[in-house]
Amino acid sequence: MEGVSPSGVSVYRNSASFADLCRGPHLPSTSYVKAFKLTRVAGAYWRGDEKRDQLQRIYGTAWESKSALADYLNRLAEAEKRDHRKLGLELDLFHFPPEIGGGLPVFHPKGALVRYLMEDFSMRSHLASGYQLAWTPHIAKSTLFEISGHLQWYKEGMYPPMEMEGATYYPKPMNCPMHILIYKAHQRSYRELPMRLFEFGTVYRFERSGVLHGLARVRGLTQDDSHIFCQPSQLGEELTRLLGFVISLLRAFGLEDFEAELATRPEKSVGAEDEWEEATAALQYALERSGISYVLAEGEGAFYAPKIDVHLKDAIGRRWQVSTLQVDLQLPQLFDLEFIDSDNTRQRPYMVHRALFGSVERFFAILLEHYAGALPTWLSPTQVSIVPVKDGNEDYAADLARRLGAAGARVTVLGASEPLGARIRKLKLEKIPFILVVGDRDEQAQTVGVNRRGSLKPEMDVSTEKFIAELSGEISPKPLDVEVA
RNA sequence: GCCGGUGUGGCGCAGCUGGUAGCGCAGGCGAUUUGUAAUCGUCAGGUCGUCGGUUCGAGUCCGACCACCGGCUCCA
Repeated sequence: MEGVSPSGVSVYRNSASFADLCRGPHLPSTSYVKAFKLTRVAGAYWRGDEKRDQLQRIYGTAWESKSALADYLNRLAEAEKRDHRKLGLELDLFHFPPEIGGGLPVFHPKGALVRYLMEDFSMRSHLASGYQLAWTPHIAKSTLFEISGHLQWYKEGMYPPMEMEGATYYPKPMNCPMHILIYKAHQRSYRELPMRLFEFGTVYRFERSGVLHGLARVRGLTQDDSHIFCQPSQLGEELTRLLGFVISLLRAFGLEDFEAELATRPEKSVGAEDEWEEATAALQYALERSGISYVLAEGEGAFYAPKIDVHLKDAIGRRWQVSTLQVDLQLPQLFDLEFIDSDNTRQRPYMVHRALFGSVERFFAILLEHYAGALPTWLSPTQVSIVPVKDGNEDYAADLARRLGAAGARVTVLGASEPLGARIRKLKLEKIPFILVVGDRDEQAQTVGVNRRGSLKPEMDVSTEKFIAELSGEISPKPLDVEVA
């Protein structure tokens, strides 16, 4: 009786001729199920092992009352409305051309702008917080991934090789080996450490066809990737500071509810036991000092490093894994990294891999679902749309657009080719944060009618000056500036 | 990758047991000049995912491939 809880198994019988064992528990009688609905059918591997046969599994949901069932189905419908794949199409942000291939998105002007805004904020925050930029190519010779161990440990996750002039090239699945080469380009002094290299690095990973899922699971993704090289004595401090940076960045995007996971050594892994313990202890130290709630995930670490994964809860309570922090003691050895210490001896640096968005694409998807497409003003492709009541008000609208543009806002004007109600509707469906209606009355009094996204009633006769002043606080955030330790 | 399903103009869909494609929205043009969630008219747009097969004839049937959807497994 392996694989069962100590409290035992249950036996059930649903006809005279059929009995089976089950982990249970069971309802004493189906009369306890007042409302149910079958939802889907799918294959499932016997005992969760893909080497075994598949069984047909029928999924259903059961509730104590009809209204509880209806609530549940409503929540499902709500989640479907937030589906980033649907919103991406509706808001004209991105799509996946079959001609390019599965899991390889293209971003349309509006989506590319949102991406740019995310990356720009991140980039400025990193520059203000002690990071230096790096830039590296998308492919490398097999030599690099032989040294790094990727071809030994991670080959099944890599795109297949390309041959050229007698050499074999691979698209990179990670940026770390290339950042390491930048570190190695010079002899490094302890005075340079911690050295933090940052790059929006696009990597390619072979994902099996059945697992692709919109922007959340793709084959080409951009990591907000950094590799930090530090002295062993700096590790605890650096990780603590880093966790603070992670949380501040996620907060800047309006996300609040976090939980961390400390993932320890997996079975398939490299390195000495005491090194793993030391790295794991440093991560735990940082977690304790940051006061973030965390759980232990035994054996869930990467093959080369233990890690902290940060999860967040979105607006409707779903958990997403985003940031990851990994202490790596292997790659510094494999690449024979060193720095000259204060006593003029050669020492091995420690290395930290970290990504805060995780992948820009996936984080984009999370934001879309969290906000149901209504991105914060600073991330909205169009922040303000001005609607003149009739043609005669268009000059006033254009002038207002110029003034708002000068104040740094992204503004459009929608002229009077259609009735006002139709234009308002169109813009509301686009989830524009501010829709300004201007008519004769506004022209005379130098005012605007403000429709704030999410409020049902417009604010009429708002002074233009006042609106501009209010808006300028929302259109662009200040980059983070986490003090360098 | 595996199991099941889907694939018709930009989007959402219709197209009965095979007889050479329709609707709504979006789009173009024209009229309308509108004070807060759909003004009217008109026009254009599809080798029905791709390739192959069956048939006198395929959007409708069969096969392979591609992509997507729901799960499973995977996510270093």
